[in-house]
Amino acid sequence: MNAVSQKDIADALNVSRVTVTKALKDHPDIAMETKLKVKNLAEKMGYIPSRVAQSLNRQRTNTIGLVIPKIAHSFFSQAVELFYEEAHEHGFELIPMISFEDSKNEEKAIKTLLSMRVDALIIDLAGSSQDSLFFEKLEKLGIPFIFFDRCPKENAHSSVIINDYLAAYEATIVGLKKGYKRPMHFSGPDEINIGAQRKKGFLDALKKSETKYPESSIAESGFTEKGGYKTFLRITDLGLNPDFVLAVNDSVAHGIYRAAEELGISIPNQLGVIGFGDIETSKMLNPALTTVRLPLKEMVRDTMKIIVNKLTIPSPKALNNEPFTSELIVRGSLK
Amino acid sequence: MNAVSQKDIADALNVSRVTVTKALKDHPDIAMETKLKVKNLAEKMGYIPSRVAQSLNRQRTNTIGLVIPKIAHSFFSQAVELFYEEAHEHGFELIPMISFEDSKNEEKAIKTLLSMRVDALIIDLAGSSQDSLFFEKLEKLGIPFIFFDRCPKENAHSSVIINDYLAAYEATIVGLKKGYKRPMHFSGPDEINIGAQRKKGFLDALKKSETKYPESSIAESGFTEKGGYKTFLRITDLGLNPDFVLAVNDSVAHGIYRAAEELGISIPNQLGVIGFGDIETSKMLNPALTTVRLPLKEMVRDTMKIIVNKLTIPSPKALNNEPFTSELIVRGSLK
DNA sequence: TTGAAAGCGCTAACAC
DNA sequence: GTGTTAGCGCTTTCAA
Repeated sequence: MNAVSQKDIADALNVSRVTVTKALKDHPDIAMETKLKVKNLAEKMGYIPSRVAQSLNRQRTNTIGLVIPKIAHSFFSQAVELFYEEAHEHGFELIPMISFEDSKNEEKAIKTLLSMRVDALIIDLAGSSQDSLFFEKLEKLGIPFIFFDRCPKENAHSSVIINDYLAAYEATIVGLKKGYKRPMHFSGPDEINIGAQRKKGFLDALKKSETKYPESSIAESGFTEKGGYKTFLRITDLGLNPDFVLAVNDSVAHGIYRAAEELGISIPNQLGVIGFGDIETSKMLNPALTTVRLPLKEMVRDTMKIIVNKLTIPSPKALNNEPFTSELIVRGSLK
Repeated sequence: MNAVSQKDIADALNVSRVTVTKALKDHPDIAMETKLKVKNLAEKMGYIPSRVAQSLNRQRTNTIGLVIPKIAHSFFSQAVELFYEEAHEHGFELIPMISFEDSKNEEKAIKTLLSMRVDALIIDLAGSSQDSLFFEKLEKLGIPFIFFDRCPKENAHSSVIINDYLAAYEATIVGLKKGYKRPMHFSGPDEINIGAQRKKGFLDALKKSETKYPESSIAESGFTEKGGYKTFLRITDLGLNPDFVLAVNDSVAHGIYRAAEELGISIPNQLGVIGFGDIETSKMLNPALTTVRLPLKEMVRDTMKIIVNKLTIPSPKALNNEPFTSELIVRGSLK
């Protein structure tokens, strides 16, 4: 591509490169006339400063890496868009990577971002993530990073999440109050917070309400529509017959809808469903899905604020790391 | 962040940096023993090669820039995901930028990508794009770039698009054959291909079928749901009463659904609707939306193939630049 | 007011 | 087998 460099401008003008650098950034050293000459020629020659050279020199790329499980999914794509805007707001470029819910991809993506020397990392954990050792190592590297939405179960790092335990607990109570008697939870992997916490909230709600429940009230479904669909068929095959399912997220709930339709089970009368995430399609389901909505915008803004703080203040005092509060959006999927 | 560099390894081992570089990439020069020592220490010290230094040296970043109008939209988010996978397939990293349908953002994003020295650019044009001069300049810069999905109306650059004219023509004919008598088109901006071509296809179909139509059979709606909604209300206010609308895309069609519902107009009996794009939510509308589906995967694959060709072959012969063929998915939105 | 020198991390070419 | 030199494009420090 052979881009024009400061050297080209300097040569053409018979000045040194240093003069050019300085002129371009309005250094007080340089004479007005020189500045103008330099700037005009730069414009004319189509000079575009090289961020790679700048980065090498400044030891800083002004870039933030984001690792996210999916993009083609309304929750995540909204998050990416918000992070993109928010990063720009703070003068950073965002470099998003996709793990496709796979921890191997996740590690590779993080390594790539590190090799690109991003100034900081935001991580929304893949469903298959287990190796918290990896994040210990990351911590030691000294690069600022923060978990968003999903983090390791035992998490000592900074993170911006919701109170998944409480949200699951309350959603379950709401379901039980509707009179459903055979509750189940379709859960995510135990190793990450939303898997572990939502499950715990569900189980505690059963205890609290003294609902008898078999050990089999939990079925691990993963995070996908397909997972929800298959899991529902599987438990039906096993002779289980829940009349209420708390799904670990909306995608799983969508899968449950599909299975229920095939099996001729009617929602909400024979089966109540609650999800997490309030994705775009949830309100379009028939009946519309009851779901826990996250304050996405606020969470993104906070995440970025914490990161930028870490980057600009030498030893930032930890910002408020309280989990965010979610909201149950009640729709037609409950009787 | 103070990453460990080859120098650190060299110093610790009392060898020169060159030895380290060579050892790390299995250069035949270096003794087996040295290689092992170097590699082990590199591993132990957590060495991660700096792509920024490599890029500066090699004058190549192994990176492809993508500029896309939106991310939080199923068509675009799918495209991004596919581009991401496909780029990796070819050994490149993808750096996506969002224009938010605004040509100013678009130019800024392209400039940022150029300053990052991406090896090539893929551009899905913003709705407000007009200045084809900008792309002339880009051409002169010598950086390989290609349009995807949307390109300037008068396009002399390489591009991967569908035959929008024909698709719009045929979709309109299908609508008219259903017996609708008062067709309208909600169009995109004239300056970009899908705006101009879809409109032309629609108008030619009217001519061909000898449907009388007023000048007012075209209303420019832009590309958003809101645009479709407002435009439908506006033309209704103007006393227009179409019984068929070809929308420039599915989002606009969604807006028409919303307006129709508010106005008590029933789809498909009082109003037939066809969109473009087959986004995720289109099949969930009630009734489901008839729409033109693009062969997204194939288009992405082709785009990447062309780009990679330009990058690897000195003077690549132009690959087949035929527009792709789309497919009309007929659903309940036609009577 | 301008410029020379040095270095960011890595590598290719060319000695030794 | 190993090391020296030079340079990618830019910036900071210090000297002229």
